[in-house]
Amino acid sequence: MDEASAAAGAGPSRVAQLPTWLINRASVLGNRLLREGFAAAGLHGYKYRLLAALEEFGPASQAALGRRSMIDRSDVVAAIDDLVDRGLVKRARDPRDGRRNVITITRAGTAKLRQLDLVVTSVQDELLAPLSSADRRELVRLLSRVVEHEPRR
Amino acid sequence: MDEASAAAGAGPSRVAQLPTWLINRASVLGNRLLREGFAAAGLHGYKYRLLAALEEFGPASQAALGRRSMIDRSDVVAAIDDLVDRGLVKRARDPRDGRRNVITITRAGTAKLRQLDLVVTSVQDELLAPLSSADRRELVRLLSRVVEHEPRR
DNA sequence: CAAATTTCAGTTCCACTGAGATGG
DNA sequence: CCCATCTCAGTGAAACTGAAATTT
Repeated sequence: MDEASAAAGAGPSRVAQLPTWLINRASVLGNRLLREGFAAAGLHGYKYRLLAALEEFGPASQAALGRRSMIDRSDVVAAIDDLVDRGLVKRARDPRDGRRNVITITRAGTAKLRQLDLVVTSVQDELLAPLSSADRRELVRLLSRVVEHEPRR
Repeated sequence: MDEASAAAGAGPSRVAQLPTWLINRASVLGNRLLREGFAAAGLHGYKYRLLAALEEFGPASQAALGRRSMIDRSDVVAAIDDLVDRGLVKRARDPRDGRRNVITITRAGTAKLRQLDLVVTSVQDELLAPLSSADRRELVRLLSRVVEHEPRR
């Protein structure tokens, strides 16, 4: 009985129904699926967000990129280094402002982005498999309101 | 305009509406609130879960505790060490199975747990502030289905 | 012998902090 | 002088891995 209830449940009932707990579990699940998917495509999560920001907003400084994709300034450096190595983006000094590196996505970069889009879409599908599309929309709506609220930031 | 749209939005639009992204953002927010709340009460997240599991299921071996509260066997050791130091739990060898340490929550432990319950409740409230109680129930319902599904585990 | 438990040491991943150097 | 940018080094939490020692 001990072991049965332990195996079935997901921790103390006090915790199992907690919004923060459920959100965190779902996040761990989603992150795992994304990491596996990205790894199979040979990249990591940060870099998808960087490529997506580059395609959507065009060439940008590393600082601007970091803000747009919500990645810490410090972490942008290494991620861009890697993307440059893979030929997915180019880094060039801004002639008009010597402080900036202007990052531009390459053709190979946009191609890679398309490939990753497929991965991302299929992960959403896998994670939300038990939900109808109406439920999925509702979930997105609720979570959007939560994260837009941003308690103390 | 560049900076305005960057400041307003939460990353590339392609990403901003993604369930995995929203879930992850909400998770980061919730974890931050919980960590701050627990820190103010002088504990950490693991230990709340351990105390809650102990109160709910009664005395248990460290391995069983770890399974019930979904904490890795290795991490249980240090967490219990700390709880013992604080007098919130007791550790004793199981007379019937020399491999096991039987962990029991103390009166001080249950008192601490009550205090932490308040913290946890207020964090839920803060995180979900923008949602009505019907919305909160709906969110819990949807997320429960997602985490129960457990794609590949 | 196999299996479970406790424990230690070390790794990985993510997010962040602090500080130095360069340039506007 | 002040500020933004880029970069590096390092910190901290959470989750996990591998292996040894003990006991069933």
